[in-house]
Amino acid sequence: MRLPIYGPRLRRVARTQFGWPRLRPGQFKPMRAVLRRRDALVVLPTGAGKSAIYQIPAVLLPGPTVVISPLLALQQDQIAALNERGDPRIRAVRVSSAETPKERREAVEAIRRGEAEFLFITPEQLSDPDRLAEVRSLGPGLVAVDEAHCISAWGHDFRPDYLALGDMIEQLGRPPVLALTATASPPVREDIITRLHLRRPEIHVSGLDRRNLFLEVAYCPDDAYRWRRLTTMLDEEQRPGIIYVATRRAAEELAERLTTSGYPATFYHGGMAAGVREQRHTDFSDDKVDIMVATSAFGMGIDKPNIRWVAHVALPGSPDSYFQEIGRAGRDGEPARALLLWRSEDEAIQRFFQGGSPDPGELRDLAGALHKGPIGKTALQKATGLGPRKLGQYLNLLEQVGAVQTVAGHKLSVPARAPLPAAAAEAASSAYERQQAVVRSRTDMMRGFAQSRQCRTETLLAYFGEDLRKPCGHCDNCADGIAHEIAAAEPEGPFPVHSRVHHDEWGAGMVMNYEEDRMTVLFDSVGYKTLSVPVVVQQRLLVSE
DNA sequence: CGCGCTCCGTGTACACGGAGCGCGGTGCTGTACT
Repeated sequence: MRLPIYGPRLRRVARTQFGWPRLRPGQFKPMRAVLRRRDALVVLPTGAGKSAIYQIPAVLLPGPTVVISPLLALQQDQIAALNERGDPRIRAVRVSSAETPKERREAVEAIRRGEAEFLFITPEQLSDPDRLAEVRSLGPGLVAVDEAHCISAWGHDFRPDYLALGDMIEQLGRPPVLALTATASPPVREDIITRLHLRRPEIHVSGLDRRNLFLEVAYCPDDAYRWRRLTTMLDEEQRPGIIYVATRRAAEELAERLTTSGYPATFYHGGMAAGVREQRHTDFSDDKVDIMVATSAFGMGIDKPNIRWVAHVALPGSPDSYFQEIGRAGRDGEPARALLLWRSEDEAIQRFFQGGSPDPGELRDLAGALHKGPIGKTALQKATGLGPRKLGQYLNLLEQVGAVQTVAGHKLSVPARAPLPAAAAEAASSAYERQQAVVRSRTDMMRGFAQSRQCRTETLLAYFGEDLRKPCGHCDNCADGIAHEIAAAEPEGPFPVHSRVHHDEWGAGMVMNYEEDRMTVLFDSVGYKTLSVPVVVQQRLLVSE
């Protein structure tokens, strides 16, 4: 039997239809997976050509491609890029709240008539059963989930429709699914695979070590010192650059202070009017603004090659966010700098953002109200007095413990062998606690990264499950020589990196990293834990699995 | 969890310390109204 050869076909499409002379590293294998109709999860830095991974195979596969993407502004840019070439074989359309009902109908019809290939859509749109049926009727040949880390980062509370994507895709006829993201640590990958119901996915991770990025961390006991470190960097470095802060107010105040101190800066956050946000984004892209002070809202969709530095005047909530944010610097391959200026007080705001525990009484009332169902979400809000956000979060939790199911499209009801309300509430609470343990452990790892004397890249990559093997040479600890001293003095750990271990209380896990006399283990149920190696050895806390 | 604001009390007014309290990120959506 002759195996199909994919390379030449993929390269031909890249060249003739997209105008790309060659495939880039990290693109070929996931494209081949798609053509073989395998599910795949791809972790590749932004700017490395992630979109091409679904766009090129899409042309070769029968049926249109559904692109699930989180932000309308991001969709807009991608659609414009595709339509720029005026080729109907790669034309893109969209169905969203930004289109009128007539425009939405036309978009769907264009796909149906074969006049467009890509349908861009949000999870919220697909959560409407009529819309889902409409998209299903188009017979999609591929589903691409862009910025797939949103499933994990936003699905659990902020945008609950993200968690239902797996079910929605099944109802679309279950074509192959390609999940794409720039960052995904092992727990996030696991979450993406589970929630999207990926089937034996190929996992492709590449490009995590950004060699042109110099990583640097400074602990700042007070704000005066932090200001000095920041302005020193501004005096030394070229622009443009981005400064990340934790709150909207901090963004406005810091931009103001910088401007009055002779560093003209502007700010960006989610509380601004859409028009102003768009304008500032454009100004930054066009080099009209040098210094952008922003919250995490300034992120996805920024594909600017010449950002020379990213500074954090804050402690990010997780290494995942940190990596995502510093990854915006130096996409042109020229030297760039990532400077983290943190205070221990910064951790408080992150703990707050992680949210408190769900109210057991509210959960029980909700589980009870469902027994009067089938009932819609609006009616449930009235019956329980819960806001839409909390309701969505609670329903997701109850769904996980088998206490709620969707029937007849919109309505919710209680499945046959569902637990009673009190038991359901309790099970949902402990499901939440398990998830929160993992979330909290990531904030612990972020602080661990900030305090590390090991090579920064090694620490960061170890968190993502990669082994760098030797210090990177492009971080502060390497430059100081500390990283090398530590690497040289480090004794052989009692368990190999990436080996499976078991702990009496925390269950099964994987050894991720050794640093000085500590080791990091990623436990399946409680997340990352740092343990003292001598204590582990003396008290036999871990055994090989 | 920690910030920064307001209020309170201090015999007056002043300036100031302490207590109390609200606030804090990320975006989609449909609908009502101009």
